[in-house]
Amino acid sequence: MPNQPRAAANATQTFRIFSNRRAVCKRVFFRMVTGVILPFTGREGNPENRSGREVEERRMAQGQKPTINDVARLSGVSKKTVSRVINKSPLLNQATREMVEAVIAQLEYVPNPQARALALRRNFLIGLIHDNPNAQMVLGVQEGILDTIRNTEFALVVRPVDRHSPTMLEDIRRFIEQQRLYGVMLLPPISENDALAQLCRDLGCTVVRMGSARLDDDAHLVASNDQQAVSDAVAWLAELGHTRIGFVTGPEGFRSARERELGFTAGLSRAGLKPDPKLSVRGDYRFESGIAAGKKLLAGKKPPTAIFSSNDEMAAGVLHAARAQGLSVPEDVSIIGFDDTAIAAHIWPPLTTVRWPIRAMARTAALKLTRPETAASEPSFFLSDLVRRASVIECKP
Amino acid sequence: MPNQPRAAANATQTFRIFSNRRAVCKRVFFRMVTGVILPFTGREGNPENRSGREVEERRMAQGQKPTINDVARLSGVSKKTVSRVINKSPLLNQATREMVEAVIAQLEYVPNPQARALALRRNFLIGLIHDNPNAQMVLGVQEGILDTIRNTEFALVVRPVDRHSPTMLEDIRRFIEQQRLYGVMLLPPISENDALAQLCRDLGCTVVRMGSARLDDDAHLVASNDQQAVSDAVAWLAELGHTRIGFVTGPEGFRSARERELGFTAGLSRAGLKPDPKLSVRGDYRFESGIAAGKKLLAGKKPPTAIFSSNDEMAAGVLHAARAQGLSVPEDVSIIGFDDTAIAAHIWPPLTTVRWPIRAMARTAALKLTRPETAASEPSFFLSDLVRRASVIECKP
DNA sequence: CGTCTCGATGACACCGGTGTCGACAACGCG
DNA sequence: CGCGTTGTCGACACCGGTGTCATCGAGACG
Repeated sequence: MPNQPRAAANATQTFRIFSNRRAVCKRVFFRMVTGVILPFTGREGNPENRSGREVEERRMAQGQKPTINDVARLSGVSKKTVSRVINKSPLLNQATREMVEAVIAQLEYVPNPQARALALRRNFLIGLIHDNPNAQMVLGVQEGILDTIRNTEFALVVRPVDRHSPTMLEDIRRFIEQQRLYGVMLLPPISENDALAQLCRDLGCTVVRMGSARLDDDAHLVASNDQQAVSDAVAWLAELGHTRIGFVTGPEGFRSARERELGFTAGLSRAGLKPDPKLSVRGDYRFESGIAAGKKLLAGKKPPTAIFSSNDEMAAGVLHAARAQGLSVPEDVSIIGFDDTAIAAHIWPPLTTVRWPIRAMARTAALKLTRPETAASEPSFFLSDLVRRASVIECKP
Repeated sequence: MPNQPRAAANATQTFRIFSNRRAVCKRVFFRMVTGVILPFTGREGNPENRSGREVEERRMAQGQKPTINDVARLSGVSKKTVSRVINKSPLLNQATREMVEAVIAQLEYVPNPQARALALRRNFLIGLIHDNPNAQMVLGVQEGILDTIRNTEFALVVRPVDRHSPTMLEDIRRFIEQQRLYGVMLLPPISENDALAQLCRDLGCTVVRMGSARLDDDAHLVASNDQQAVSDAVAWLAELGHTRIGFVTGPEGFRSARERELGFTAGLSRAGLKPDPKLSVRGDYRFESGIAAGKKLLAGKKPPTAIFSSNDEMAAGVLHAARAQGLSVPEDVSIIGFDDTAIAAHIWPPLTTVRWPIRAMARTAALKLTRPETAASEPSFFLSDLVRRASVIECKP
């Protein structure tokens, strides 16, 4: 026995016997433009586009947003067709598309992300997974991502994790599964964790890693060219006359630390200098290790006249060590850091450092995640800037 | 004419004529425990709870997660009943509840947040809206929120905004509407924006504001007691013998700045000192304004022996100014900051400062947002710690 | 022992989109 | 003119939960 929908279908068909589609479109369109949408207002409006507002206000008053059904009804098409318009399906008449788009604009209709998420079994959430690198950087990344996804249906959900926790992978798996993330962005240092990246991909989301070096899955990498940046900085020190240049490395096992080491060596050889193992001390990216490294480097008989530290915190530590030994900076020893964190600008003397273009990198990364067709399908490399501040001067022999 | 579901219903009824509910429960429960779930395995298992694993593995292999229908089928109840279990509905038999819970545990079933979001017209997303206070704080808040919502169905979505943008309110409205946020958390300084808080409430989400003072909607406030903290710090300076204490305020119009001023005055009077308007200079929370303020304060004939700065950045500025005038810190002038940002620990000398218990505050705030019944229904106040570092010493007359 | 109430549960529609598949019109072709 | 083909579009079921209301058995009660 035919139920209600079928009857409606019959009605539609009957209707269409007497009018071709084009005419239908035009008529609906005309009603819209002149603002007389009878089923809703029930009275005439003057020839402004006011009725759209009225409809809209009526909904607003009820705290309701227009749904796909409203658009379909007003356009005189099925909701599937509206769906096609939203998703820019190619197999759809141009006139129909334009008409529906006009209705959408008039109603200020926005698709419900939750319903789409349910139907598509995929959410429009970008996950930012990180393990506490410096706060400045995390915030910069968040802002960069927002730059890209603002005014889209995407949202950014963050998930700080602890990379030393044995359950980290499991936690992240549950998180991604539950929220049905669309894509995830990995920040250093956990961006170097291949198992994690693979897990995310297995869970069906695209992955973009921010890092400082070439990794296996190149297409989804956004990296700074640390090596080049450090090399340039060292070459600059050499130009200033420094020949004994100390180096504080990052912790072993960190790709970024390795890249900076390579850059340091490259910079030295560009300047015709040979690396001196006694002038290289390992640090762990923390303030205290910077103090220790500085003490060790500056204790020798022929201390370096400049010290490159693999991050700002350690550079601040080196500064402390220098001062503790009665040396003044930059007169006795020049110091360069890396990252341009807030510390760099606020210590005395202000620290020369290398700045990652974090926000721009995050913008690109978000683009790769959300609109892979518009972003380059190869790794993106960004060159860092050398921020020259008072902590470096010419070498006085 | 009866359709398929109705036939199924009849079958169920027939079945129940011959067995009372309790028995059904027991039987299903037994099958579960012994691990023989015939409809799925089709063969016996040894008396371990292995079959659950098998079922689970089968689903995993297909990349599918159990749905409410699976739970319902395995439990022999309707999905509505499962729904009641999930939502801890009170009108539901205890035995049934336990049985369903056992099945849920066995399947490791997790409700689909998107489907719930659609049905409830409300998402389980907590929005963190902030306008660039210091990065350390934002990150601390994010971690605190995560502490609370980890292992729940909630997720944290962040939204940095620009409070100077004319479209800020509109942007935030669209954001909340589109994502159907469950609740939002507002950080200073925009947590002081009453219009914004009202907008969020109008949009149907609960609001928790973090701040430094009592506001209008007290129940949803998490605040630090800046006034008390500053007062204590000043009293301590007085105990150390300082009588001429300088003050660098925050910018006008900021509640936090006002609170710190009040605390300063209170601290002075506790120590029997009178505020001296010449020892108070207005700053804007930025490094440069700290330099200017320091210069001004220290230029007089009788400069203060201690300076309280309303945040760390400005304190670092004061430090610069002191050094520029040939004064040493803390020998000539003691300095106290506020916030305990990364700068405080890494400048020389390490800065005595007041630390907000940010992470704990954020934990509480998230609790108020997500489980209002367990959190206190009144404003929560947190007392800040004074972190004593080398930048303060006794006053040498 | 019939009736009424009440606790516990299920059938069904619904939230707002999407995929599938079939219907229909216009068109080209033998 | 009958036929298949192509371009558009709609009916329907479905995603995985929730609200509403009806239903059923059991105990209270007259």
